[in-house]
Amino acid sequence: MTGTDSVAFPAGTQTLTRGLAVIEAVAAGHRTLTDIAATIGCSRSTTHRLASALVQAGYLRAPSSGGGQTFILGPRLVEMGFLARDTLPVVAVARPHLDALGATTRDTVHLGIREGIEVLYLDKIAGQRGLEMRSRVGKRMPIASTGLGKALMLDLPEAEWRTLYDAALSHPATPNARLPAWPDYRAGLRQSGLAACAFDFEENEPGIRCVAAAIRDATGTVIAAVSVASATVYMSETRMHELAPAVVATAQAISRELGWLPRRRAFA
Amino acid sequence: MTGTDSVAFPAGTQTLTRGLAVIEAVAAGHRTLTDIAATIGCSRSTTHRLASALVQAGYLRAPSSGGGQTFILGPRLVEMGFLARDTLPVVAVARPHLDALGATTRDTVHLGIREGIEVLYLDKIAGQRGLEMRSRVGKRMPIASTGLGKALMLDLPEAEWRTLYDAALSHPATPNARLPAWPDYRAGLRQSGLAACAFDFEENEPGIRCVAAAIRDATGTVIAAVSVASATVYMSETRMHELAPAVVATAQAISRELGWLPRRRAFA
DNA sequence: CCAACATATCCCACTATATGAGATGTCATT
DNA sequence: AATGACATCTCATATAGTGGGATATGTTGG
Repeated sequence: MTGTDSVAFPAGTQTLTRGLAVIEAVAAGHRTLTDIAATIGCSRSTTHRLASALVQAGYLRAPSSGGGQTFILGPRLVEMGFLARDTLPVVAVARPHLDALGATTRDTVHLGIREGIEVLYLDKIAGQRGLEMRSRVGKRMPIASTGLGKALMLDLPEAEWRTLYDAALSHPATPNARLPAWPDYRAGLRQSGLAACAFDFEENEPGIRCVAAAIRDATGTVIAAVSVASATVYMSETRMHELAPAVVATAQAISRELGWLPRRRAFA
Repeated sequence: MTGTDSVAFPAGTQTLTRGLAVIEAVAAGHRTLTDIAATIGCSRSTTHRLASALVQAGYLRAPSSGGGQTFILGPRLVEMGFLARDTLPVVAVARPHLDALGATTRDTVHLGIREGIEVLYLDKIAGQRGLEMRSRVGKRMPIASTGLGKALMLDLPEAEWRTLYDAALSHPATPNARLPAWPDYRAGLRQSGLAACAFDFEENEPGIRCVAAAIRDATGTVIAAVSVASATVYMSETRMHELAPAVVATAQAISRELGWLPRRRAFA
């Protein structure tokens, strides 16, 4: 349910699919061959062959040639991952705007996109207040419990809100999520929709508040979101409201560069 | 030529290998199906099937559902790549030391490992001098023309030096590399070996100088390198020599945390 | 507005490819 | 030295992947 589903693969890709499963097994912390084999449900021979191919290609790495063989994610994944990040259209366009927002606010700035029921962090400008957030680029969090995610939800039908709200409550990454009761949560989201700006009052991480706004592409679809986050000390409710226009402006500037035209909506 | 070789793959992985080839084709900038098919040498049908599977798995992304289909690297690669980076043993251990070195020197600090004839950047602490280097995490450069690379070469037999030197001269990433003539280059490297510290005088990038030292693991093998880099203005030859001890000390501190014992050498 | 094209997507019979059971090799532990 | 746990290799079998071609979809030019 976490996203590891794998049922509906186009036929004729078993080997590729299994190979990717090996990568994900290793990513999930399964180091040894036997362990990986058990995870992906293949014989040791098969798993060994796949893993070897992946090592050969640099997607996995098998340190300590002698002794107990263990696998870790390989260097080519680093290459591809960073390249992928910098190639995603939003990221390149957004970067300078995020930098600017970070410089103005001195707080941590995030960029994220929706991935199913989660938000994936794509960029992070570290704040200058000497406190580090747990967020990392490449990490996923439940949509409904982060400011970034809420900004991504605003355009969705309310039925989906409920799904995502429930998903956040039972999400492994946030076992002790403190979301408001559903009616209150929905009310908050509706109000955010009017302001085009979502707030997060320590719902995802205690002590951390944030202000977020959605980014749209040429078709008007919400494709990403920006947020400014900081410790509660630096984030009084008044400051959050003061910050809102700047965050929205940043989001709109990025949207405009992506071809979005303000005041126009897509009717597809 | 660039490293796209693919001859010696363990049999029984054609599909996986081809799938990875699709990823690399996209990474190389081939967006359209036909283009990718031509690059990896498969029929359109086959390529389409592989690409679809990769999209499904999140390794590729196919924006603009209508119109000319194009592929870009997908979000799961971002996840895996950043995870891979943070999982590689050296990186986690080195990070605090790199931060410290960056804070002391105010210059750009790099961490890299060897990948064949190239060095792969794994971490970068941006300098505080307001100038940005072209280096990026996940990027590769020829070993012989970077300070980082030279530090990785010190332990290798001199025969290999020549290979790497030649490789750097004909490397696509550095078309106008200004390496010293071979005897001078070798002499420089020999001297670096004695000092356990490599210098780079604008050989890789004009206007950029750097000081680098090697990191060893428990077996005494060189597995990575650190470097401090800056514009020539901030990097007089005297400053480079003054910096050397700090860089070497950082490298040794990291090595020690990896189990390396100073003064001992491996005889394997 | 329709014709002509380019490009993606789907289908299916054929066989090359991937499969897993085991046999062998390698290293730690007693 | 003997055991066991695990990685690695081998090989006959059939299943999974292949590419030719037919269809669908969107794009260009007249």
